Amino acid sequence: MKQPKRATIYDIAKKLNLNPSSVSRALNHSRNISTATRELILKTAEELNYKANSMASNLRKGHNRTIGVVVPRINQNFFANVIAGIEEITYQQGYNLIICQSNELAAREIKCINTLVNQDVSCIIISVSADFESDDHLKNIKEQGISLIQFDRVADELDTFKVTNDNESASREAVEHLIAEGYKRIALLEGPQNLNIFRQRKAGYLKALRKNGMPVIPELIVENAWTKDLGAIATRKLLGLPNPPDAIFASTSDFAALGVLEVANEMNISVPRDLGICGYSNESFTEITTPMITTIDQHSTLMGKTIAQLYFQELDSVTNGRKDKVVNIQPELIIRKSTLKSKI
Amino acid sequence: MKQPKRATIYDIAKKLNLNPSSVSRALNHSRNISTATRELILKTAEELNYKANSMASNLRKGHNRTIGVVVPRINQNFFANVIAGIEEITYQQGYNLIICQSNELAAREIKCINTLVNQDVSCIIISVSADFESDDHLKNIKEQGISLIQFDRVADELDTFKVTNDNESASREAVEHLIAEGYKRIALLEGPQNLNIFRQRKAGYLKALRKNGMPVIPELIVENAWTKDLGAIATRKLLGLPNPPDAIFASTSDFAALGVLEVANEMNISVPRDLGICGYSNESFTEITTPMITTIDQHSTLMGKTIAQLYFQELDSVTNGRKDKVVNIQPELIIRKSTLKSKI
DNA sequence: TTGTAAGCGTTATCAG
DNA sequence: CTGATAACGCTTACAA
Repeated sequence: MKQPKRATIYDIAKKLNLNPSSVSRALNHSRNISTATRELILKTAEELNYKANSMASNLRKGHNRTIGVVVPRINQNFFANVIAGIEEITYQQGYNLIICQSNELAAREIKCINTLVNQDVSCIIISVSADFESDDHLKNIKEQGISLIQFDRVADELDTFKVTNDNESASREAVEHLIAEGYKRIALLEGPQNLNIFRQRKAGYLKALRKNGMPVIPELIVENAWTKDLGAIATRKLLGLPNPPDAIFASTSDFAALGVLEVANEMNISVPRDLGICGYSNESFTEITTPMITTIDQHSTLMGKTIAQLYFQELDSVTNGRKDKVVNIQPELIIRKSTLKSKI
Repeated sequence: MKQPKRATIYDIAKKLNLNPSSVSRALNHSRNISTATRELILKTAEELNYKANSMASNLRKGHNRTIGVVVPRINQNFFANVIAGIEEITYQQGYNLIICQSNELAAREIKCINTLVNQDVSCIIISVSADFESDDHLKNIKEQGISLIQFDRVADELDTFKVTNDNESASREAVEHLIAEGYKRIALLEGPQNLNIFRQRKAGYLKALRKNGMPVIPELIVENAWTKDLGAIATRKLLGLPNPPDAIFASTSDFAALGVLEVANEMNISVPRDLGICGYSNESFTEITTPMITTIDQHSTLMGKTIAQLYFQELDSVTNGRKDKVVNIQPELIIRKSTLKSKI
């Protein structure tokens, strides 16, 4: 494990009988240096296999072109796409990304944030974990002078930049579509109500029913059904009711919707004829199920880009003056066969 | 954007009329400090909302409990799972992960590595990008005294730690399964042959044919068919041959296999009766297609754990003495309906 | 254009 | 147990 020490600007300086400061200037493309010595320095830097030490340089400069991203999981399409969008912009600007997973645990989330704060990142971008309770750790980020941008699942009360989806109107649209297709008893699979996105989706569902003069039937609302397995369990329960639903809106995720579909298939219930199914997120698999699942696309990559742009816009805000702190992106209902009862 | 400066150990020291070094000692749970002053320091650190500056600390200590991971894309199940596995172990050890995406581009990959080298990470874990050509940038990592672990797609010639799949034997097993099911003309969708994994999978295919006395038919081998779309195109071509295949082994990915299946459905070709389909990777969607797709599971999370363990084992190697530099994980053939011709 | 020297926030070493 | 001081590698006034 013994390693030859890495070359520093000091080594380069010594070799050329120059001063470290000149080396630094050359390496940083400063203009206060003759082309001759610059070339010389660049050449020997290459020779010595010199690599800058960004810890030292960041420490000295007092800032860090690095952005931290904290998400529940990276292996969900939605988050992976948001990250891809963020990266597209930050990469152009020469910023680096540190990606952390909270695994849906607040404790992990706090640890991630601490690490990022300790690293003194310029900005933290976060979508909070499922067991989100308190926003103290988020407040602390701002107190440390680090920019904070929340997206998707956000702590409402906190005054930060936010990029969200209009969950309520998307949900409403989805349910109204089900109503238009002739479904009468529409069930809702709802997510943990401590997360604002799930509250909003439920609100959209309720609004759609009310607006269309349909009753809200409590037994058709199942809480905490947001994985495939929980979706399946909920479906079995719902379809076992004396008066079962004729449609299920899995407002939590397409995974839950998949659980619904599998149970329906298992029970030989025809989709969309006897049961309409609508999911949420436009996971890629919704296109390959039989039938394909109606869902809601959240424009995740656009969301990522918007987030990153918001950060750079904030940097410019001195000249800019005005800026929006909250951007609400309109999701899109993707209608597929699983809800097209009227077309059969 | 003006921020109140963050508290440093110096601020704490000043407030308590102590020396910064004592503060450091208290914060680092050193034993050379009285419990009384330790408590005092910890308390005021809390009060001042002190956060350690890991750049300074790492710079001073000359090391960095951080590991960099470079993968082509994080939104592929395989890579996401490997990362999850890595994280499980590194998290326990108090290490941080920096995740970077190369987007399958060598140029991006080099940039990622440079960043990580500049950050002076303790270890870089990498699966190389699709247009991998030269391993110079990888060599450089070792020259900088940073541990290097390659996984899955590895540069063979380089003497580093490697965690790989036994692609050849898995491929062979898959093709022999097809043969056992009675398929006679088995096509191969192959991936970019500059990547060793795809060479190995092809070798397994050839070996299975030879071993079973079956001819290798060049027109049944399609190069570079490793996305869904390319898989579909290849399939249309193959099924249009005067003498079409009766099975297709999409050795590149399940995505390609999905392309195959969609074309087969489109052309009303019965799977598995008239066409057997086998994919690679055990993406979750292979379980929800009709029919479900036979595929190969790479034990990706285990792979991640193994990688991380290898690193910590290397750290111990002084006492350890012996260590394996290459771990080959045996993938598992998951037989599903898309190849079960004999059972119809 | 180049050299000098101080300092970013820590920690390690040496005294006391 | 605590204090003083140097050093990690780099940048940046300021001076020459």
